[in-house]
Amino acid sequence: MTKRNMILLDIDYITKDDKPVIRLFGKVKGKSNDIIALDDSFVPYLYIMPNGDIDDCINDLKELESAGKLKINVLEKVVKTDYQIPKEFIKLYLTHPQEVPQYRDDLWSLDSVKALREHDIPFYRRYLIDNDLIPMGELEIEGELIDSYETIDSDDENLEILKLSKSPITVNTDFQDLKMMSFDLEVYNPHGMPNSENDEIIMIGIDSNVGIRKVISTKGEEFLGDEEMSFIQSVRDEKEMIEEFVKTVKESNVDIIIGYNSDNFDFPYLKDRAKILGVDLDLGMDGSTVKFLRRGYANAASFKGLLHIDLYLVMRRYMSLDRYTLERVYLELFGEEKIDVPGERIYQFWDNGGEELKNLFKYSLDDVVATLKIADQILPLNLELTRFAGQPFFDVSRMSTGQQAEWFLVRKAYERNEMVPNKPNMTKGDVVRRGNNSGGYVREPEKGLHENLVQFDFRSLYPSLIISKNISPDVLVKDDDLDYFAEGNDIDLDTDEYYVCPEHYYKFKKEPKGFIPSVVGDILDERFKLKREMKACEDPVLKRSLDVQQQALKRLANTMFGSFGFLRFRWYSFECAQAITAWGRQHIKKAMKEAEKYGFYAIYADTDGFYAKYNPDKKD
DNA sequence: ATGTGGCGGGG
DNA sequence: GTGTACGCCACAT
Repeated sequence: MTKRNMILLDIDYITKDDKPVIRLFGKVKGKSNDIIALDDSFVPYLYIMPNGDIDDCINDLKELESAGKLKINVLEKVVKTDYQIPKEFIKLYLTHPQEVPQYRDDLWSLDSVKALREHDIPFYRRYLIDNDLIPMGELEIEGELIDSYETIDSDDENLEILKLSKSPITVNTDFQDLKMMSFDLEVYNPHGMPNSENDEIIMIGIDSNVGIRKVISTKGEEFLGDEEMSFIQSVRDEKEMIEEFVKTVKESNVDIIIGYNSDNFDFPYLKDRAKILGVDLDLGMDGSTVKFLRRGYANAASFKGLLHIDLYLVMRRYMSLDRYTLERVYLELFGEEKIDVPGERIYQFWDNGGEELKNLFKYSLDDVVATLKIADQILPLNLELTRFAGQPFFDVSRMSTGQQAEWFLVRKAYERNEMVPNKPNMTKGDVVRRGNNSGGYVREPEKGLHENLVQFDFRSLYPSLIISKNISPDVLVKDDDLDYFAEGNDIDLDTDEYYVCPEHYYKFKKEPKGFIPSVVGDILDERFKLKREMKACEDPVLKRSLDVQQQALKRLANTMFGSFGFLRFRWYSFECAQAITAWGRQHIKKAMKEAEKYGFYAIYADTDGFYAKYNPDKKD
């Protein structure tokens, strides 16, 4: 029996003897050699909500099995709360994850089945949730070391394969220092955007936090001896260039490889060229090549056990800009211009040689240096979000904030024995008919130069409202006998039993505490705790880390509001979204009115704050 | 107004 | 893969 502590980088499953085997990819802590842990003990399942008598439903399932339309592995009755109401469900274990989509339609069509639940949670995510594993955190694993498994061979002395004999345990979620490498291709482009069939790669830039910084290219001998250009590594041809890139990544043993728009440009291009030239792009921990995972209409370039982060996607979520070019993002973050070579002229710089070629080399290096610098700045926050969402870093870096919040809630639901709601299946037409929610209150700024201004802000207005008014779909009362509530924003509509929102008069029960408010409450409590710790902290490194954590929590809390209006959010509730903004408008208007009593007149207001001018003469 | 189709980043 | 982005803008109807 062997024990290891591993940093969990990635997870997937394969099929062996028609059964799923979970594979955990990571680094052995301390030694940082590769490790792949295998777990064949985890069984796929879904929940069935019976329509009427639960035993009738079980009988129907058994009949379905007799008819050869279902293969039941194990079947049990369980009680879980659904929107906080305890209900009895059938937990149906199957043999293979892919049987879930296969059987889904037949199960839905049974009269005794009211609904299927948690039937669309990918198997590896289910494994992380049910075992409480946190990607990028440290796990304690125990089992037997083996020499090879399926296509994986551990003749590489850098790789261990461990067959688990019990479930892994999370022992530490503090993030380790990660080894990162950025890369970027420059391509010959005489006809505009390059075509991988004809246009060769002319440079591959690399930067890292493990001491490697270079540009591999077939040109550049002319700068030999030029101290300033010593980062150039000259190779014979394009094939050798790609081979050298692969070798560099492998030998560096980095955890993360970073590109800019590398999902859609660099890796697809590199794959095509490698294929044409007969080079193996075998960067995966198990020796596998790049795979393009379909994510909607876009692709994500993925290697087993080597985390590929495309910073372009991350930056689009992180900041709000008019454009997201590497230049623009870099300028925004660091206030410095990057070396710029106009994209359409790259082939001319290459052909012309001399100073222009020199500039092209510098540009190539500058791109990877900038990419790594941005990663260094941004990834800590994303690692925190990974910890909260509890899903692979690769996935989280490509998720919208709404999805991140959703996986966070799925985890919380599991902890509280609460059934996860299904995704709503609304169409765009439904949304059009539903109309848009009105946003925050805005008073257009008064023209002119103002002096003696005071600023007023609500602290986390929307999250606070979610908590104080218990805004949550599970405590929303859907009935229409609300006409007796008076109109007017300054009248408190709440009753003993309900919080009643202005304008729409939606009622939210005061008891019990809603699922979303209780989770948001935990987030805010944790955030204020971190802020207090941060204030008291004297170690600058720890202080920065605490700051990043509290920022991640702030983002998460603020995302909850927006998610209510997001069509594919499992806790989607247009009423909740409307209630929040309605209460928000009421609160800021009330605050402005109150301020006027003391002679402060708002000259500009937006959503959760306003600027006011002091004018004692107008005071009543 | 309402519908739809394409784009972003990359060279 | 227990799967199928997303939000915005131009342009047409």
